[in-house]
Amino acid sequence: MPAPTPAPGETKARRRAGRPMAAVLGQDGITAAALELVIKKGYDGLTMAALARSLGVAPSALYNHVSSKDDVLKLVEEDLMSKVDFGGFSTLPWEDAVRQWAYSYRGIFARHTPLISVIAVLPVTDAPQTLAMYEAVTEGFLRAGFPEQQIIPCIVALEAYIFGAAFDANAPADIFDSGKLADSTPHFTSAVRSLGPERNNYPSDLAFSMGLDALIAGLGALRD
Amino acid sequence: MPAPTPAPGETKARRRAGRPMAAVLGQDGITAAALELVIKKGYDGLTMAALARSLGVAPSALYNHVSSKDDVLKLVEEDLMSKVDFGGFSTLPWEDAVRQWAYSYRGIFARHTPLISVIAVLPVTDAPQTLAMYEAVTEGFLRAGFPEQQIIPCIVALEAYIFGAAFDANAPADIFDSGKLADSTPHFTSAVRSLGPERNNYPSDLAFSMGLDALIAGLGALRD
DNA sequence: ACCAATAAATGAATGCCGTTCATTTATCCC
DNA sequence: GGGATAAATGAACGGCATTCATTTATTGGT
Repeated sequence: MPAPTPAPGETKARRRAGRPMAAVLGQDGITAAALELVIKKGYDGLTMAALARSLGVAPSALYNHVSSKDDVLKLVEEDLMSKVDFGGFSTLPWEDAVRQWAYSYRGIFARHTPLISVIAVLPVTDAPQTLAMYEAVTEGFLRAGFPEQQIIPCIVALEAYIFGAAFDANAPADIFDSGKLADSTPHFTSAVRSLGPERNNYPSDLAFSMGLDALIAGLGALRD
Repeated sequence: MPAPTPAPGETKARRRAGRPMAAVLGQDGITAAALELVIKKGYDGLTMAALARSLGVAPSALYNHVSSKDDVLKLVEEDLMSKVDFGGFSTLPWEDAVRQWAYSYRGIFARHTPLISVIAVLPVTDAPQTLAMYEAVTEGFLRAGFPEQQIIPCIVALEAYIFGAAFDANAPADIFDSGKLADSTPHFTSAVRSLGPERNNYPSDLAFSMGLDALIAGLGALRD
């Protein structure tokens, strides 16, 4: 990973002389195929072998366009980032723009949680879509009157919440079933039951909305 | 995974007649060895083979005590949960108790992010330590005057934030380096630079503190 | 028209992984 | 001491990401 990745966008370098065999597919094709594969079979089904097969190519051929499987995940991530809706930051009041952005962001990555561990730690350098999103969000915060130094921490806090909530959205409905230990956790068990007549309904969406409102209110107070 | 797991705590069942060979190590020993291995070599080093070797046993022997590697991860998770400090909920004002709990929780799991994808989706049934924590937190919320139905969503929201922040805490200092694309993201780049004279210092701790305060303030307003 | 250079594609091989299974080994009750 | 029980073993399996020497196709320069 600290290896000399050929800087996503080109594979090695273009020198001077003769041209190669026509590439079966470049990084765009690999990205599209990987995404399709993930949608159809999930992240367990995303193997280099399966990816190659869906492109009609031998697995080893992929390594002419991509330096590792992690590279493929980065490509998919960038593609997903371009689908996050941050348009509200140029048209809506700050609160509504944040809400719209956060819902879109969470909605997309809730179905791609295996990418979160990669994203959260991945430098944005040379990730144009991700950078475009950050630029738009930053502009929205500036326009709303946030001091410049507060903006990045605010975005980081919101993103942390969004990523965590994306995991949460995949929890099974019975995640809080205390089972045979219910007797030793009376208050918790009662609180869970109080959520509704149907037991075991997990309040992921309600919780997301509540926490997001709290964050928006709390962070919004930092404006000049 | 939906397989008939022998219900963590016993491996199969105890019948009537003769006793077995003395078990080299039970689940407690496996848990301890796994945790030690993770601390020393990281989660990449936690393989069934390495785990067995550190216990002086053949890999296949582990499967007499544990039904899969995922099972091992669950055991480690429970162990870590028991180390989360929720003591403040019986002694401190609600705000301070939440803060103490959140910092402890994040601090522990920041070094165990590979577990988060497991935890966030894992039923608490038969996870005594986890349940003990939830019970204490719930009691704290009740004592602070929260309506019963709000408590679980509040906890879920806080946990989402904590998990996301745990990922964040592992981000490299240069994660926001916009590199050669800096020109096309002027506001964002400027906001990043405004964080300090030393460029590339990632504000994970500051962001966590800010977001946590916002959440505490916003959720705290839900009390009766 | 050919040749040298270039890169893409191949197929075989590597090493690691989690997991299974028939078998052996040790322990205890009766 | 015999029979039941479960733990431990070692060999095997299939799948995985990745490497590498080799072949194939394409091109620009002469």
